[in-house]
Amino acid sequence: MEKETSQPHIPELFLKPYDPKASEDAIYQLWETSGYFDPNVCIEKGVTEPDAEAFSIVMPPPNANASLHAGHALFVTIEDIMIRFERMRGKRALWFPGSDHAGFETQVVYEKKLEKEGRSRFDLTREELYKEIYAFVQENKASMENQVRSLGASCDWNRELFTLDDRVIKIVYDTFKKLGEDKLLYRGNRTVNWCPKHQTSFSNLEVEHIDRTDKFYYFQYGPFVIGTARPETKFGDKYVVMHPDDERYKQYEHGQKIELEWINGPITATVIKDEAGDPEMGSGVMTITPWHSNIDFAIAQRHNLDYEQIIDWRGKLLPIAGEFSGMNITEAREKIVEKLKEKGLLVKVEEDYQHSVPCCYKCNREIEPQIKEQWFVHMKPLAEKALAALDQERFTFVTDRDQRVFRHWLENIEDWPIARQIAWGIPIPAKICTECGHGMVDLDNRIENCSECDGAVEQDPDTFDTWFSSGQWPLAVTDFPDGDDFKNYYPTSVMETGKDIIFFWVARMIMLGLYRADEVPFKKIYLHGMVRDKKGLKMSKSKGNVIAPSEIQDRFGTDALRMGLIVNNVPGTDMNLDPDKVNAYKKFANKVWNISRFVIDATHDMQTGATYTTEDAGNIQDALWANVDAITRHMDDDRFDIASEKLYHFVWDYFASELIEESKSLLQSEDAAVRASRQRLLNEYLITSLKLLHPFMPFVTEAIWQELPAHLKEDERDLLMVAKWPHS
RNA sequence: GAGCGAUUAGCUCAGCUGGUAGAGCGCUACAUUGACAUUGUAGAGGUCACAAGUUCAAGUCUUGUAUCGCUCACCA
Repeated sequence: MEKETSQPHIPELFLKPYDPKASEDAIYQLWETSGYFDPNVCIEKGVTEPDAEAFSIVMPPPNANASLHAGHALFVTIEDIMIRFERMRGKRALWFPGSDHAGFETQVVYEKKLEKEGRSRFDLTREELYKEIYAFVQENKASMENQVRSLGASCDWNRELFTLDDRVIKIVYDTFKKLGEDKLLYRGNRTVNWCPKHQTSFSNLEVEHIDRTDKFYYFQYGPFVIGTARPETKFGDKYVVMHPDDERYKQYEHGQKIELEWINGPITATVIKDEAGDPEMGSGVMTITPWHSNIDFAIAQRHNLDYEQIIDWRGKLLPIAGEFSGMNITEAREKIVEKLKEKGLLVKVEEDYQHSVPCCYKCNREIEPQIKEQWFVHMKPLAEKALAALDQERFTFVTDRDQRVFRHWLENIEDWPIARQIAWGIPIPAKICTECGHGMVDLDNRIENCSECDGAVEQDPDTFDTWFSSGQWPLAVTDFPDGDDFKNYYPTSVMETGKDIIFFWVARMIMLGLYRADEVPFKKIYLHGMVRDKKGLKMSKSKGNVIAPSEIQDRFGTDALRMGLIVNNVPGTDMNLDPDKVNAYKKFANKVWNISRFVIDATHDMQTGATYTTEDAGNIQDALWANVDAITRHMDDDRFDIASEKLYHFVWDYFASELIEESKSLLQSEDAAVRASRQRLLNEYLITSLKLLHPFMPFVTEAIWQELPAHLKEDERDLLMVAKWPHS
């Protein structure tokens, strides 16, 4: 108390350490109600020139069903730094927020919830399930948005969009129709990656390959020996394939029939000569199961062979398996081997066969390739446009190693199965013929009869892969094709997102953006790495090492979290989030707080219009502006990791430790000109430091700004968030 | 199987176009009513994975080796 009365020049707030919790919410409200998140308001209020350059970012919409994790905190921080920086530099800065229905992801979450309640998704109709999930998501959406606010995101909430809003659906439907008209859409009867648990197909990207050691069996198949890791698929194998040039088998003719004894009795096998048979592999002979293998399907297509389903959609054997019918495949495997052994057809078993098995990325169960007729998009033409745009540098990567991976993927692109057999998503606007299976795009629900066979039609029960609609997100957000935002902000400036979704999302946005708008959706791609725990381990619930951003914010403050996520975090590399590191920046926030307190006190009797001594004038040039320029340059290069570190040292080691220390004696000088010059210098340093720090630590800097006595911020704006970037 | 990346202080990591190493945390000692104990000062600690090469000079460029990680992939 004694202290307080002895320092009358200092606002009371500064007499205590900085308390983030006490002010963060109010500060955010101040920003949001000011309207400055919207560049049009900035123009109206005269803080931005009407003809200023545009700078825009489309936020990767967080999943509306869950709380934010550390990865969200990272992207919010990086993007907010970019937006605040450019806004302060006078650009028309606009950040589009959104939220994602996250199709399959959310449905899985909801199914788990149902399971806990003793219910199952299969008890509900698709309409019922959709309605339930919709309600569930709406409930969580608001909480997710408030977490984004709490991180300081200066995005324009008036422009927020949900991925199931009408505007999105309209664009997605138009794209679907256009793809059909342009012959880029087809219904293929092809192998898909089928998850027997989730009852849906996946694109290749959603399949995870897990290394495993299994048994590998060799069976006598007539005169041949064949090898397989999956005996349970072998019931229908009636083709035996070998390389045409394999000398060992030259006495067999292509198409030759061979009678042989197999699992459930005698069968007739047909010899197929195909280049796919690898003479080096095992005996050089294989049988094929086209329904349940991509490679076998390709061979079957080449030779026009029959194929038959062996395993049903639930992973159980069909009647073709005879006595094994109805069994689960894993259960059946050993029994089938046992039977073949009894029949004397088991040649040998290798115990340690190492291979990688395709699995569902969600449940890790083995993917069962199945043949299913569904919608595919021809990707080659779309990829070629994207590659051309890359060659012309119409978009660039901040980290060029990502560009190589990106290019490689586009050059080897495969067709995209865009249908998912789940309820939670955008329904595919199409009719399917109940007689011939023909599919017809039908946006207006007008088609009543099959265009091929005139048979009856029914609504396609499937929904779009969530990435199909996400891939058109920048178009939807900017209101393609006629919206003002599309005209003013498309292509957007930067796409900042996790490097784990470069193919899922970034590549598709580019391809679909080019396809619909004939222009890339963004000019620069900044891919951040993953956030891990302090030991570098991936955060997961099972490991118990998940760090919730809100927890860190509570302990250290949002600004400290933001700095902890940014400093030394090199673009594109994974980073470890260590609470001790965040704590260091909590101390830093307090340091800035106390620097301000010192300067306020030291300048309380400052004369306006003081001139610099030659020494102080030199300091401004050589130290202050030199540092500002260096930091600005790093930010221009997207090296926020370096900029923030330099800034930290500039403020602490130079401004506080050197400048303020030497000022203590200078402020006592008998020469009034020296004192006045010093006061002005401290003023300049404080204002400049707060501005530089603001993109990184918006809360504490704005809180200080609001408390600053008027004489320290002459000619400055009411909110730091729209203050002019120094020395530019 | 292919591609990419990493290997620098006890821990987590920076180090751009080559000139005898830096940060945060941690550790040691001392200081302190004076903006700030969320402080200050001083200090210990590294043959920059290994080997060879280019160079007057190499964490920094080249090649190879080892270990680790990530991504992609239809090998029966």
